[in-house]
Amino acid sequence: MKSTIPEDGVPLTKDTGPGGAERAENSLHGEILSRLRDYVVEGNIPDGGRVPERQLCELFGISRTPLREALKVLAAEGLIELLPNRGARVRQLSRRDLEELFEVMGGLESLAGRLACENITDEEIADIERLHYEMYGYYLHRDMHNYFLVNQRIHEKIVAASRNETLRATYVNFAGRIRRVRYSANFARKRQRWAEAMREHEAILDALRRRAGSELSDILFHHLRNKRTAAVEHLAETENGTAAAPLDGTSPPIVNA
Amino acid sequence: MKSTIPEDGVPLTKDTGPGGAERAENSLHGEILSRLRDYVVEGNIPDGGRVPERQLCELFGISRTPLREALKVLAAEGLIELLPNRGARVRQLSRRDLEELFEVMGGLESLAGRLACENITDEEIADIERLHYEMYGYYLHRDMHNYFLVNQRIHEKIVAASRNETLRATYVNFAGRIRRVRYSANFARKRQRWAEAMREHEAILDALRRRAGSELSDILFHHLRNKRTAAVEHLAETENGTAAAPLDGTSPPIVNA
DNA sequence: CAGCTCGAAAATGAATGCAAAATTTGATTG
DNA sequence: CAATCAAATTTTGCATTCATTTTCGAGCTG
Repeated sequence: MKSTIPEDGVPLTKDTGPGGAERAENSLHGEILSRLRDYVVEGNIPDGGRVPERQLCELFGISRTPLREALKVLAAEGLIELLPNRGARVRQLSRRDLEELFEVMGGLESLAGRLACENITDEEIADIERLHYEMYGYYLHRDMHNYFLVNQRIHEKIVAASRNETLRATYVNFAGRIRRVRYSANFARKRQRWAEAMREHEAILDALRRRAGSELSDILFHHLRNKRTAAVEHLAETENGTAAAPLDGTSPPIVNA
Repeated sequence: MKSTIPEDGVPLTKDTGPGGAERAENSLHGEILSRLRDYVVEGNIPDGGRVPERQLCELFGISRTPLREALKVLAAEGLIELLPNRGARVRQLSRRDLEELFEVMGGLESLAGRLACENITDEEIADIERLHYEMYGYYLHRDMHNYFLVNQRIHEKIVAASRNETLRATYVNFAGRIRRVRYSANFARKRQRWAEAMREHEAILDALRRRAGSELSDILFHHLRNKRTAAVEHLAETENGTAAAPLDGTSPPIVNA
């Protein structure tokens, strides 16, 4: 009578999970999804540009079906937009979108910091300390590129120390959406803001050492809020000059104005 | 020379946004996605059960293509799992999954509370106050069902007051994942925990009135953490008794053990 | 010559078809 | 009679096909 037991399958796709950033490199669909996501995140298509179905099919050597499945998923992730009967476009992040994304990132990092204080090991703190001083070196040498990379790694380490895969996957998803903007915003960072960011990182490390969860939570929230301000200001400047992106979500990109 | 402007489309699918819970009731795909999501969230398929492609196609009166697209999206949202060559299953939430989800919900609500303090109007606070006292009435009458509903609405109001659509959409997504568990956990609430929850809600309202962002953030985090504990305890009890859900993600559901 | 309409070409959205994998069923054997 | 194995059936994954819709351009008109 074992027919009463309907299913007995053990989940084989133990992907990175629910947040949306799964690495299912098996099953062609997952492969295509990852590749297409990278393709978009890395900026191969301009902001607001069409996502050329046919060309991508040829590029990946597949038919339209799996590609379209991936498109739906990327749309759900917020990376692209689907216009009914008019195809997919790379999502234009309005100023407000950016503000919202940085706020959510702030909330996630804030949470990660709080949880990390409950779970982080001394070794992990030592790890982050090393990265911190490495980053400080890049700060002194005005090496923006490496500063950016180490900065990212520090934040990722804190997220990892939260011991929450769901949180981590969600964080990765949101980080992907603002990646380009965040990078260029960092590049455009004013001296003053850069120094301020370094001080904030000192405070982060300090609170982490003391496992001061609530405090670290606050610091990280304000740290991201400051990043938000810097990024949005940067965006406003560049678009005033070169008209790269629209201010709101409604107006189309102005090419020559 | 307007041919130099490549695209002029205004996004028509102004869905609720990037978090994953879009309401694109237009464009058949969105329709199917919403319907299928509701179908799963409302528990029409048992935990860990197969998602019958063919039957659902008949139910919705469509072919497999749009259904499969919706399945990929739901998998990305974390509602179902896709097993290579073995179809889709309703995602089994392990104890750890639940803990993680409640923690992330706590982070999101914590953030929402902080932002709400910056943006909420007096009218909205008055609104929430009314709901609060309504809920208190249900508490006194031991009316768990209505208590639950009003409770949800209060939390949604706070999220709405954060003025962050991205956050709201993400919140809705996560709320959908734990909906069933959350509900039953509330039902099983011990008297003591229920009283504690009421006190926490008093504190929430108080901090909101004073627009004390950091404080409200802390309260909401701990409020959700307590919910988490209650829910997980409840899960442990029910599964010990009736073996409804597995403790971890690896073991299959035991129907008769 | 600007603006409009109409029609062809292309792209999108969904259905169907087909090969491979998995599940079920039935027969066989120790 | 239980366990095993192999053929048949179902299911899955992807490619292909078909019906609409959109887009682009030529021709017409005022």
